[in-house]
Amino acid sequence: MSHFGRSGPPDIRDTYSLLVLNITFRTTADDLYPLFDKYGKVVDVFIPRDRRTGDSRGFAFVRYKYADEAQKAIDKLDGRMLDGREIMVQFAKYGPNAEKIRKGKVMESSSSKTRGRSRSRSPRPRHRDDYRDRDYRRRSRSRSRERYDRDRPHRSEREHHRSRSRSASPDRNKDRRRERDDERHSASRSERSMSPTRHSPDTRRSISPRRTPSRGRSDDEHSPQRENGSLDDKPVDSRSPSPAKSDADVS
DNA sequence: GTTGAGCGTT
Repeated sequence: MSHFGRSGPPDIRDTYSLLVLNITFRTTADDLYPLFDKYGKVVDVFIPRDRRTGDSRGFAFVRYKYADEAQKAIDKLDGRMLDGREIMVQFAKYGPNAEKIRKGKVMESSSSKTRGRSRSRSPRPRHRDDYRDRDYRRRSRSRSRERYDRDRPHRSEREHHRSRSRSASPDRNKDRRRERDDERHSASRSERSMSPTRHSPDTRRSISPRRTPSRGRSDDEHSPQRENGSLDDKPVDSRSPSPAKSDADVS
């Protein structure tokens, strides 16, 4: 029913964006819309998804028409349990209203309602960050790194080298082998794909020469006959006189 | 079928 984000940003003239984090990967905009709509007028709900897989990244953006409603939603929905996962609702940075939020209007409310959440932010390694950046790089920086982009094996080579640079771990080895296997498999497929085409003529050629010898066999068949004849002739020759002799002897 | 830090689509 709700096709938010599918047609692009609807009307972001006076909308306040909220960032919903820690949501399940299966949560969709339709699931968040009713929940957030209960606390205010939601004009748009958007969940960034992966370009390739299409799965949600685990966070969503909810746009409210009014900041007070958005704040209320944050106060009510932040820390709420959704699908067995506690979601975190906070104001989004991106957006035309982000400036206003930073100004202090929302911040004021937020300040007064300090809940002392220790989960605000903590230094943690980025894993998917590289993933996301890489994905975006491939699209926008295509022309900048045309050369590198075109070189697909470059990445594998780099990782390969990196793996080697690091310590040799069994797990790493497994990953490395997996990638190599994939490459090899794809190569195998390529070769196989092309092999029938190229080997096709070979097969025909193989058959051709086979046929030729086939005919040769025919000739051979004839030759054995002649050979037989000669063989027969030979014994016959020896035998020929034999009977004659025997006859002669006998007689 | 999987995972769990973080900020978005025309």
